[in-house]
Amino acid sequence: MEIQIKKIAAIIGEPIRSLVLWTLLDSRAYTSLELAIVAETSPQNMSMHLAKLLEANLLHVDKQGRHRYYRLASAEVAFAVEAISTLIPDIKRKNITDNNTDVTYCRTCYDHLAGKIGVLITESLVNKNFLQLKANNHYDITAEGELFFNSIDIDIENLRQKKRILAKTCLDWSERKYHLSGALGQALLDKMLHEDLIRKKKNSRAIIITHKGEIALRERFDLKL
Amino acid sequence: MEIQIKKIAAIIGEPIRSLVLWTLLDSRAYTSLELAIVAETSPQNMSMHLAKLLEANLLHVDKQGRHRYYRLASAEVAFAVEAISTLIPDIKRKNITDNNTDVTYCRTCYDHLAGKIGVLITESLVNKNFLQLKANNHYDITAEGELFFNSIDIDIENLRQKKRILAKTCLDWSERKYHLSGALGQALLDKMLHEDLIRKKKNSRAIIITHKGEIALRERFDLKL
DNA sequence: TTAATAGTTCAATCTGGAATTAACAATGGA
DNA sequence: TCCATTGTTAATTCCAGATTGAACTATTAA
Repeated sequence: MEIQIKKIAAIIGEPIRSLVLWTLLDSRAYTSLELAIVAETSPQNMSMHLAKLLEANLLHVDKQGRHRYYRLASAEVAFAVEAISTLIPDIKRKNITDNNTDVTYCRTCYDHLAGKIGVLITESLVNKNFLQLKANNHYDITAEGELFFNSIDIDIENLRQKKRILAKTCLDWSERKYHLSGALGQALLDKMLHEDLIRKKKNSRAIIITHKGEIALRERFDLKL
Repeated sequence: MEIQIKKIAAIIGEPIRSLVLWTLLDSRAYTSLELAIVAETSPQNMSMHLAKLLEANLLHVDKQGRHRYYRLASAEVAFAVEAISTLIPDIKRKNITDNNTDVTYCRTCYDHLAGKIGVLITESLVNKNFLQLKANNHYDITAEGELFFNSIDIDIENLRQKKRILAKTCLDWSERKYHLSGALGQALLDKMLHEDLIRKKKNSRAIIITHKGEIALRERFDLKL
């Protein structure tokens, strides 16, 4: 066990590799070259680092033609990176002072919505009895819920076909409450991005809520911001 | 921000330092020499590593005579180390197979009880209306609760005098539910150790429930194991 | 078929930071 | 007082692991 923790820590601890993990935290998949540019190093070097991250099962890679898209291997990895980021000096103070644009307010976690907004939306879905929290930290989608999601063009039946868990809780490090993850969490984020209710900020996991988004959040989830 | 994450990751990532953090996770304070022995390195070298951990605000040190007692600086640090430990290969499988003795079942988190037992006790306290979950993830101690804690020799009024937050939630990485932390969480752990209801395993955060403990858990918290 | 792009692999080098050596400060007991 | 113990600091050495350079494969487009 001690040897294991040393190994994993050493893998995460290398500056370039930690930056890669940090970069991938926005749920996007990046190519090797893109990551090399972000980390300001050579493609060969990045390739070596990515190989180590893959070997430690921290990353997952999709081959598509001559491209290879790297992304985090699991929510646990995202969780660990988030936890490490809370140790950055001054981050707490920052989070308190500049609200509404920072990552504690509205951000992505892995591939779904997190932060205050993510938690509020999830709570709203539960309050409206669209979701029910079950054992094992899974959510059941109620009959009403299925109607609701279909009404905003998220096909639950289609999501059920996927291998991935449909809806489960994910702990939020800033709010310390649950937010929605799983296939439904991802679908909801995709939908909101696609409808331009929210926009991803470049090189950050922070998310901006558009004016259109404010209205939709009020109408659909009773959230007034 | 990117530079910051690299720095913190590099501090945590060094094998000896990660082992120190891992060791301190059992909430005990260790001296420099003890840590050097655990990590199988020289006192000078350990001293250098401890200085770096201190400088990064990951550790806290108490001077007592010629001894210096090192412990984790905050629950955030414990949380990050726990999160990293979930990335160790096979840990999930292990946790499932050898139950009742491993750290997911019963362990300490920083300075209070965690794992399945920690969560169950907390839920029991809430169900019996001894604790009430409030906003900001704090617990209120009810009048009945105060009587209960006093009856098992935990002086709530005394705990109130302390600067520390009395009772708040702490997220459990294995159970993914809340358990009790804060001054009350610490007092409860101390009390249970002192009464020999539970015992700390050496070099581990795992905790053993004694026979006496089983009986007390059933009587006080309606927990049958 | 050729050229360009994306990405990896392997050997050779280089270097930051850990480990070592030595000296020193502070506490407490005899 | 002396000396053993705990612990730090400062200077030097050393090495694991990152970086670099060159050669290679695979895919796409012209």
